[in-house]
Amino acid sequence: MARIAPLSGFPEWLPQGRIVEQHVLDVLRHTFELHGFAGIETRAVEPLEQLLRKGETSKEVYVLSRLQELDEPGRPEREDKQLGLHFDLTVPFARYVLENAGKLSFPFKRYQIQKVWRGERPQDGRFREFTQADIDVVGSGDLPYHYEVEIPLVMAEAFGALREIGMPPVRILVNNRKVAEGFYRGIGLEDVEGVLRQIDKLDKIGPEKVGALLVDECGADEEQAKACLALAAISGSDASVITEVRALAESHGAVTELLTAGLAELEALVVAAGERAPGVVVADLKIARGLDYYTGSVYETVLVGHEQLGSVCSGGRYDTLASDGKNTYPGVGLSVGVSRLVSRLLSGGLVTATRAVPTAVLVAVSAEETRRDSDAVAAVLRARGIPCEVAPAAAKFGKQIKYADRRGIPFVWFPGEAGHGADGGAPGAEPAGPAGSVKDIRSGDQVDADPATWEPPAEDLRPRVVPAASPVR
RNA sequence: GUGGGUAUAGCUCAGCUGGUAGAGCAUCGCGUUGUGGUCGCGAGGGUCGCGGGUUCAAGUCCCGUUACUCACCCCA
Repeated sequence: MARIAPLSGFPEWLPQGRIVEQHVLDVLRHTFELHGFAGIETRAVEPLEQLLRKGETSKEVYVLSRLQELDEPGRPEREDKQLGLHFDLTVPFARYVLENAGKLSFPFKRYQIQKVWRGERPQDGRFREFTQADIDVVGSGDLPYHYEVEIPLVMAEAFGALREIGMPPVRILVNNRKVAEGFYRGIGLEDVEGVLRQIDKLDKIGPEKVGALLVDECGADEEQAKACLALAAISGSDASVITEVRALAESHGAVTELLTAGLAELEALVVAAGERAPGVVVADLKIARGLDYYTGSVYETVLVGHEQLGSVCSGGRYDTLASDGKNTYPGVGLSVGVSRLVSRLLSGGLVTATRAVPTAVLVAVSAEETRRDSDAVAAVLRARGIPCEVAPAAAKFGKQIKYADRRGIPFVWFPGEAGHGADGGAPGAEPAGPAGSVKDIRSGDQVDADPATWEPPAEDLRPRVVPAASPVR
């Protein structure tokens, strides 16, 4: 079939979209580095058994094999020899920490921006190949709680820096596994995982159906189901949330040691966030997170007005992910779904780039015999850091201008045309240099200029990422 | 993996109860012979996703298949 069809779930942006993505990546990296996170990159593959430690997600792993191996039918498929593409950056990072523990200094703060792969059904904002940007802090043996406060605040800062390009505000929703687990056990429910999974569906199917599911699937009675729903209904951005939860637990006689410990942590987070990033971090007791390795704070981040898109940045505290049996390296991290975020910024018409190419100046070519004059002008401009290109053909100037216009290139340079500027210098005043004239094709203004001294306005030097004029919906 | 919808030009889509494949936008050319955008005229571009079946005749009806898409599962 000669027809080329896009592969669903493997997003590719046009040049203009890539400029937006690149800007988002630059802002994230810059913010991470401002906070002292060191960048690393891990290999794209891990042994299958490493990846499967995460549990249920195992079915989503893409396994790697060589064509040649398919021709060896008798070959037993040994799981410990098989390689899979990583489906997140947390598991490879845990492996990396164990492998390099002797060479790292703890607490170790790293950021990691890479593609990951998941074999799921793609949907709007859900991909099979996508970019994640992670920050994590791991300690050796223990990890102070204050990092669970710091991590979301770093992200809040990064998202704050993206507001100026037209990204909507975010809400970082926080919960604490100890609170949830302590409460559920306190009221007599043992299937903590199951309850969390049902609670996670609240936004989609509503409290009635979740209540029914708790009874049917998790062995809860009516009273217990009601208590779980009551807990999940609590949210807020100040310490009153803690009081509320404690009161609810007391009324059900469900105050456990675990619950008390979790509440203390959640309170510290909410209070600190209220001071350092007011309005961004919200305690929300229905945030569950499916992954089973979280042990403390859990986070989810939604774009305000785009809640249906799902979380664009999630993570939490884990205590046993990286352990070699002797030493354990607890950590806390957050992961930005860059592809999901960027796809919405682009498809929602929220953000755009001022042009599709880096080029600020198109140097026109009068005739193929004089192309070298145009090349010379371009070389002088480039030496001064002005991105430029030379016209592809010595076509009529109208056509060359059109070439620039299509790509959003703001300036066209006409070599050796000094004196022809529409509103250029005084009549008869010949410029000294090799010169020419440069036209701003947006306004039509054309002036005589010398490539050794002329420069475009700062805002035209490179493509800028800006709020789009007309958001879709 | 489960269930629904869709598939016609580069893009967005028409095409009725079967009868020789269409529009708008985009592209290219000319008017305007070296300074674009407007306007006018014109041109190119399609094995109607793929395979089979029914029929004198299938873009249209039937079956299969693939891809896309939405929901579920799960998740960034």
